[in-house]
Amino acid sequence: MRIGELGKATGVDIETIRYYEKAGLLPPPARMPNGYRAYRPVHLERLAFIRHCRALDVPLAEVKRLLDFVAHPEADCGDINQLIDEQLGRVRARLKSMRALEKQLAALRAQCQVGNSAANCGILHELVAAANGEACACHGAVAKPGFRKGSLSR
Amino acid sequence: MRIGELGKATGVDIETIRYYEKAGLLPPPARMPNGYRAYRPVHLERLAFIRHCRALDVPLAEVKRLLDFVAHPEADCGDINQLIDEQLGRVRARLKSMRALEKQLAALRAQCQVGNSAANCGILHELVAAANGEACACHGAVAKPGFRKGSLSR
DNA sequence: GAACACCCCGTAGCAACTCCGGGGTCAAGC
DNA sequence: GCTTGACCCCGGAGTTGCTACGGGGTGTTC
Repeated sequence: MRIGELGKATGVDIETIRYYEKAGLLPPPARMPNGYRAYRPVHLERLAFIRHCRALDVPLAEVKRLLDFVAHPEADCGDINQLIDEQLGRVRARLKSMRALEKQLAALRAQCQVGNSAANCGILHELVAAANGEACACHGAVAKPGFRKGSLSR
Repeated sequence: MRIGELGKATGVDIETIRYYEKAGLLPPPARMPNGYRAYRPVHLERLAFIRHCRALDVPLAEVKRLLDFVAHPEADCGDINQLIDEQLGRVRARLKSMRALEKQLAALRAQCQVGNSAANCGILHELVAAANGEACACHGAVAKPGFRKGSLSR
């Protein structure tokens, strides 16, 4: 199986496949006499696993860890639980802040009627006012629950 | 106001401030005789505006556009509406996929009891099985959260 | 023998920072 | 006078997860 076929079978871009190989996630396949990569079913399986994890937004570094678990099935799966829990925690935190974000944006959007000039634009006024509120250390006035003010995920 | 003070006042990392200047979002301030950047209140305001937008996940390129609106208040604010709408659309799409993701992860987490070896780990089995289901081009398989192939938004 | 699809490789680019190394500046303390 | 430490300067590289580019080789078909 050449790289293009593997790509088609999994829906993964060729460049991405080579990237995974360079990154150490996909083992380097054998080569055909002409230098082309020769993939076997095991690669397809592994690539599908990687993509499935990525679709779950698991970072590549953790996919690597998961692959290690697959390779060493005698390990304790408590670590896997922890890995998933961490990921779940990240996702939930992000979800929470995104819900707040959606609310803010929707409120912002409601500030403005079409046809105004920017000088009267409620959105712009709101943004500027909110920014001033934050800058003057009136923390909590604008950004309410679960919303990270000033400092972004840092 | 030196860069460190500005950073403290806004909660923004010094490197980030310099980065914004290089990126053209923050106008280059005057310099003191010793070469230090000398910021004025207008910079603080503008930086706060940028950070507020970033907290709303507005990309820097669009923050730039917003700043242009602030600078040219005679422009039509319909464009601002559109900008916010686009952002809102992105956030809602992302929100949707994240909700699905959270469900999947939670289901995955429920597969495993602590104390198993990885060989019996339900999570690992589920991941591998789901990946296989996808790899075999059973695209469009419905997500029956029991066994068999899990379908992901991809 | 030319067109075309496919493959190789290394490098650079994207966002939005973050960190590093090497150096200059300035006030306080001994 | 000299050192310590906090602050500042700059350019460049590193981060994550790809994606694109350029310049070349290979293999099949018309």
